[in-house]
Amino acid sequence: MGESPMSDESLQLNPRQISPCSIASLDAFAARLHYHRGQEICDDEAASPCWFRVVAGMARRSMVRLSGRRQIVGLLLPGDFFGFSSQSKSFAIEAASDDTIVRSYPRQRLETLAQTDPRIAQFIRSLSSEMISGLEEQILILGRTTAAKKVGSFLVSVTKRLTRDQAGWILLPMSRYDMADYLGLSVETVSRALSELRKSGTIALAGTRQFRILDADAIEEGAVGGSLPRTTPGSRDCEVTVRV
Amino acid sequence: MGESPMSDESLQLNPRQISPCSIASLDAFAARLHYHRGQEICDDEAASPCWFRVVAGMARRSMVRLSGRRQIVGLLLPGDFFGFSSQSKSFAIEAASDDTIVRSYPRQRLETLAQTDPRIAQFIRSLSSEMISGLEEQILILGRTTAAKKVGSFLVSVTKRLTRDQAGWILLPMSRYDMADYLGLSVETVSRALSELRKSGTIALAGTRQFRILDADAIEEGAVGGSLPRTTPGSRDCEVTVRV
DNA sequence: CGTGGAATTGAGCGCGCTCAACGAAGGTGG
DNA sequence: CCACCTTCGTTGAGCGCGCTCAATTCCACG
Repeated sequence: MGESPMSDESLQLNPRQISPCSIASLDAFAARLHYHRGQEICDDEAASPCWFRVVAGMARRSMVRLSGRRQIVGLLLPGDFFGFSSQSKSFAIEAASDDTIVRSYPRQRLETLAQTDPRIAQFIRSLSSEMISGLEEQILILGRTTAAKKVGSFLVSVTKRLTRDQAGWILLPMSRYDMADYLGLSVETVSRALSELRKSGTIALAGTRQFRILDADAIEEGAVGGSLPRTTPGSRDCEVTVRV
Repeated sequence: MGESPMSDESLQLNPRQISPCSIASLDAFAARLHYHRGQEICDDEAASPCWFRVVAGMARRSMVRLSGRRQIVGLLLPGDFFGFSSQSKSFAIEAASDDTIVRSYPRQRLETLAQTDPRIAQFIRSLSSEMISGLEEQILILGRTTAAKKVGSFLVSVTKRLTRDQAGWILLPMSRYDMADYLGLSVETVSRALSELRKSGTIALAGTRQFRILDADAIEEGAVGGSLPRTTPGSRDCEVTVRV
């Protein structure tokens, strides 16, 4: 569970169009924190006086219901920020893997800095935009019909955000329980869906934490541009697997 | 399906802390558009040269998969903006009810305006923040276990965003099909869940489009602050309905 | 080597989807 | 005016998927 190559200390964000030189000054007053699996990073994200950035490992934004069921509303991978959506609900942030490294930036200082440096303000806007995209993608994943499609879409989403090793494998920095709580499934169903995807040749598994996508088209089932009026109830979910 | 009292032409946003006087100047160059049910407002939200604001009625942000299934990733009620999350996926926006009125603001003009007027920039930030909150709430709704809880949470969410009439009823500006595609359920299941909630005294229905919440606690099943480690598979979903 | 958590697999069952029928409401044209 | 049609909404019957409970294996760690 070491640091992946892309998640080093410098503020190199994945494919973001921000000039790193203007942001690198932020790390001057950023504490560097180290957490182990399950440790709480911040009790109430909305009330935190800091913004955070995941450097290595993984964190999860979660909420526990009275029923005891835990809902994970976000997985934070290296490069992701959190704590800057002020008026959101009260979510707890925990480290999901050992050796999770997080940098914290004092909120007050960044907000004043954003008022003078327009590049900082632009950077904050891009963070919000990226968070919106991530949440929309999560909604699309949660809206899939079957468990295999949910798990498959999730793996595709993770593939786009993590780097492969030299053999092409991607390391999942989370447990099956995390996946289950993120997807709204049970652990057993997640495990069964992974086995099903492996047997059908859609993905490949190496151990329990490494995978690779073999047939992305079989998962995506893309989208057609137009908008059907959806007046015929029988037309839904006919499950064709046509390539576009 | 007329305009609700709160959704008049002036830019009064629900409980937002923005001074309306600084934003009212935006309506000077905003076209006012009128749509009927099912009509397409904007084919590709990300590529649109305009931002939009719903004045009356309702719009839906949707995507149609190859299977024919339609996924609604957002319901846009009076006061909601859309079109400003630039790098999001390509979603189609349609009017979901007759007499939907939308104002459109040229994107280029607002962005240049935001560079000179910090209040406009602050307003845009609050829009992003609000959108993030809405998406997180939708994720929480989609993550509920049973259909009745999904429908109930959805009604609670709608109640917070719409106004009651003098008798305390809330008018649903959408069909059962829209609710089903929003919640990832079938129309029949939505209908059954509504009947179940009505029979149990949780909600009251007047006709097919009016409702009111009678027992919000029975739906919410709130959240406890702490974070269980969730290492015991048996502790999930024990379905207690304790009041806090 | 023993231990405990993680992961997988199987058996049984309940919830939600599918298919179907029916009723209500609105529109159109005779 | 009523006959006819379409769309929406509700309810029932049957079934498949995912949850629950349980057993087993795997693996990291002391």
